[in-house]
Amino acid sequence: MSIELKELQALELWRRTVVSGIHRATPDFSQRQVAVLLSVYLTPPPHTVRGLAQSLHISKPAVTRALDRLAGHEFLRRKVDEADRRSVLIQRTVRGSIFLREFAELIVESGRETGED
Amino acid sequence: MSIELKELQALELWRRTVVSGIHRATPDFSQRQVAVLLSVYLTPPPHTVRGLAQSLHISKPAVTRALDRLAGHEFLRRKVDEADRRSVLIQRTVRGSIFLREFAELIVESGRETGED
DNA sequence: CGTGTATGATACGCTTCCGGAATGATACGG
DNA sequence: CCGTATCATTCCGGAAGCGTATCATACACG
Repeated sequence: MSIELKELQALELWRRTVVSGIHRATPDFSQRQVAVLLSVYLTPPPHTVRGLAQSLHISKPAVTRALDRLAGHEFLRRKVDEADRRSVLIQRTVRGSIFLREFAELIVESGRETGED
Repeated sequence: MSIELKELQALELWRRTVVSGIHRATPDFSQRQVAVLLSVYLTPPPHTVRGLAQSLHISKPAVTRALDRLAGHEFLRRKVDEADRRSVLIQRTVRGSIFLREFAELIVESGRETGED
């Protein structure tokens, strides 16, 4: 059945992605850290702690910690919102873009190997 | 550029998968636990602790702990190898199959929404 | 037997992460 | 101004994960 095959391919792609992420990803990010990173880069700005916490259904401190870790690797950057100095805008960086680009290539390559019809 | 689009789609697919995994996955599994689960279900048996540790490049205790957690949810099962009672064979379960099946459908659906040309 | 080797589980100390509460800074309405 | 609301961050006790070292058990083989 074609549907069945598609689902198996999806899981296999996921497996390769996760496994690659484990022993290749120099920084060992947690599931939530990855979620924050991807959300910042793939969903339209502006991104705030509050907004990320809501959209990901996690607590604000969890977002703050994830940002600490990601910013430590310069995968993104904090910037105070001048319009409302209580808010912090999360911005993309070159290093983060490169990291995601490389990972994307890895996923695409894995998908190619599994045969994506 | 077609390549560019493909990579963006890959990342978007990954983002949706991770985010779904965070606030949908009743059990909040770590990256390595997911890797163990997927490896057991997608790579040919038999699966042992040392085998998984080697293929995933993680320590044996890490595999044991992951198995504890996954088995706690009945997503897989331990079985002593009768041929060599030192070894433990990791087996699939109905619950695990259902869980992965649902997740696979979620991934496929996400891929469909992002437009997989 | 006995002795060495291999397997998975456990003990231990350490690090990381968690959520809720408390904190500090800023905005805004009265 | 001043009180309240809303940001993000920090604090704190606890839970979970890690790797190294160690253990009990099981095999291999002289």
